[in-house]
Amino acid sequence: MGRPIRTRRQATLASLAAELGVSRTTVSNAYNRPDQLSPELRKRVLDTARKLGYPGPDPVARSLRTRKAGAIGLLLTENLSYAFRDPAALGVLEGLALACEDAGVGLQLVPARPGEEDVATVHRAGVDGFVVYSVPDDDPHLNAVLQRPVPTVIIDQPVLSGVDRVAPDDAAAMTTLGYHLIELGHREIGVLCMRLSRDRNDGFASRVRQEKAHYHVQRTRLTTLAESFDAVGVDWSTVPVVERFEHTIDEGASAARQLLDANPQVTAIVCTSDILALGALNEVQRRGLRVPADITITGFDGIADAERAELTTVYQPVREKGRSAGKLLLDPTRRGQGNPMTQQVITLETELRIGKTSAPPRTAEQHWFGP
Amino acid sequence: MGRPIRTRRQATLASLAAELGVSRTTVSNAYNRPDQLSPELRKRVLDTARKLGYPGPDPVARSLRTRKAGAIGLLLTENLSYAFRDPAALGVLEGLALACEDAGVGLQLVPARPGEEDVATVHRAGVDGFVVYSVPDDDPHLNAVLQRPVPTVIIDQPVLSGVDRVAPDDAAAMTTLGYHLIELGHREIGVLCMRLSRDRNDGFASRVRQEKAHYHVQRTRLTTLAESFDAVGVDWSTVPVVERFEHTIDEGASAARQLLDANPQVTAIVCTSDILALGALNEVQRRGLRVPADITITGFDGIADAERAELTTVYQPVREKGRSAGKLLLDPTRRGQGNPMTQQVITLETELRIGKTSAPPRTAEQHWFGP
DNA sequence: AACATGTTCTGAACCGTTACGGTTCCTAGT
DNA sequence: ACTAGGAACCGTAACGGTTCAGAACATGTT
Repeated sequence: MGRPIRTRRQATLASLAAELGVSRTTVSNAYNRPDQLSPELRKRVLDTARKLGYPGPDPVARSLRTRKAGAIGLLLTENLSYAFRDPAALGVLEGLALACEDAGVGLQLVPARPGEEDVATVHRAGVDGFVVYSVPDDDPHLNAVLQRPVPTVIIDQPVLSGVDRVAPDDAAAMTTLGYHLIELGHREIGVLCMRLSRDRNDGFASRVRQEKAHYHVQRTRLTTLAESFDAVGVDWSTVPVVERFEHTIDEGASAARQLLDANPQVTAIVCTSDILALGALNEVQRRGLRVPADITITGFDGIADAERAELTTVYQPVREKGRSAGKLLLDPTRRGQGNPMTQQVITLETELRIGKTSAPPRTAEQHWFGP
Repeated sequence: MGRPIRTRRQATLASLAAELGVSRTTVSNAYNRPDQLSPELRKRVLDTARKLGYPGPDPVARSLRTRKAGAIGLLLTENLSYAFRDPAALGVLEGLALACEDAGVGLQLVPARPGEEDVATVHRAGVDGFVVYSVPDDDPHLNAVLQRPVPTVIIDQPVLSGVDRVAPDDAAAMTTLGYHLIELGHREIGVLCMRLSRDRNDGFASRVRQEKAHYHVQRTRLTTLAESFDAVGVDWSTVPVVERFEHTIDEGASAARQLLDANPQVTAIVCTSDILALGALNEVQRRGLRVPADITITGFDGIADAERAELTTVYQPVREKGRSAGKLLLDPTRRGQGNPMTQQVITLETELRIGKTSAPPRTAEQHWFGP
């Protein structure tokens, strides 16, 4: 298993051809089209290659010529710790990796730190396409990706015309969830949401901030929820929305604390993610409140931990999001697309999962809308 | 945010230079060495580039010329579902991604299915180096990686002379764990281990199979444990070792069932991973046995779920494994290494964590070795 | 014997860029 | 007036392959 001795100068396809006294074409064919030369010659080529320590055609040179890198890039404007710790992100990653595996294509994680304005890493990535996951619509890395002459698929956000996209119908899902709460009788609610923009704001988010959010998913969930409650006479301006920059259970707990300290009257806390909801659950229990008897808590995503906690939440098929995005990007019948004429948007089904964390408010008479 | 209209033929650096009436070098400099040309000219170049829809230097062509791909590859001969579900593997991945992020280098997941004999994906990956994680010593993909003229770092296994490696001292760790059990008084033990070779064997593993295992880590853990127990007079040939191909909690449970059905006398089950141990815990509880009163169970890895279960286990710093490997591979002072003279092996510390799943056997008198 | 049909191998163009080693021009110093 | 030195720019030669249109030769057909 010893690796070949590194020679002073690496052998190339050309030097191998010279050594053998054949053309470069023939050597190339020996590797790529065995049927184009006699088995004897092919064996001789391969044997000599081994002798000379020629490792086979250089992948980069090949990529240049064939205009195929054999890999796609994933742009994820987040610290990696997020990508690998958040179950929803992980699901997307897994699905995407699966699609790549099926296609025999590499998946390159492109480094792009949140604060980083240097987009050179995007320009330098030798990939045949990009999947962009959950970035704000004003991110410079996103712009750099769109500049590249390769197909791109966006997962979740942002929504851009002319760019393929895979996403659940957040609006419909949130409407369903909102009406679940409305039917239960909740009128005094509070909301915990994830980061709305690249600038940090750990605290209450004004209605203007909500509507100007650069994270499309958060914006949609909030505005949709607002519409549902507006429709039953709740003035959304009075609904407290607490924002957190970091997306962790502890931050969810602290957000819940901030919310309840200022608004002890709320009968339900709607969270735009399960992680935040799990944190809220912790904080609420710490305060000695019972769920759902004293307070209702809902999440979003349908991660495994949420199921374990029997959280009322909206399930979305995260693995399928990644997989669909990968398949769409790698679909051989669609290569080289990217203009508005052929834009494709895949909408995934979500499902309201009513767990044991939602119930009518303590003192409310029920409001029924059904037949 | 609209993307540029795709022209019939992509503009290149050369065509841009021609349009501007400057040399290609100048255009290249405009992008890569702004100090090499006047700001006015540079602006003119960049403006014209925008006008022509030139997306900047092609990454692949650049890589060919500079002999830098700007990415490293990760070879992981496993189904991706494993990589993303096993917390230990995930930790490694996270640490590695972190190191890449720090270096501004991409991380490419190279598709390499377990059964797949086609190693073309390895040959086609345009990367500056490889990290190999946990592959058997006879894997064809590994061989393909070693053929490539780029530096390689192996995490955990296999152990190859001349190839850099990052790994915990499995032998020392297992010895410590073994003596912990011996001191508690256990003499009738059973073992659950992960896959020993690429051929599937869900069941008991003979001593020969253990010693011939192609997965070095498993082999080391088993043989080390064997030595410890041999030293106190336990004939290892009588110790049942149950192997599982898939590494899941459920498989751990089924392995434990198989072990206990055939060997109800064992007082301790040593598992070579926490996942297996958690499965064993489930099975043992299903049988109505109490842990640790009736039976002792130990794991290996120190994953979060193990801590939650208060499992007696060996903690190893998985994130650090990935990080160290990345740093070692990307260390600019060591580029282009790979011969035996400079081989580097980084050994990481492990720690025996005694939880609440290990205790003296029911009927045993204690055997103390300490002072 | 003439011709079609394969098989096997070759020559040259091309992929898009950057490294290298200049040349040219301008300014400041003497 | 002459020159040293730096700034700005350029021409050429790689980088290491793949591809396509044939050439050369052997084989089968009529």
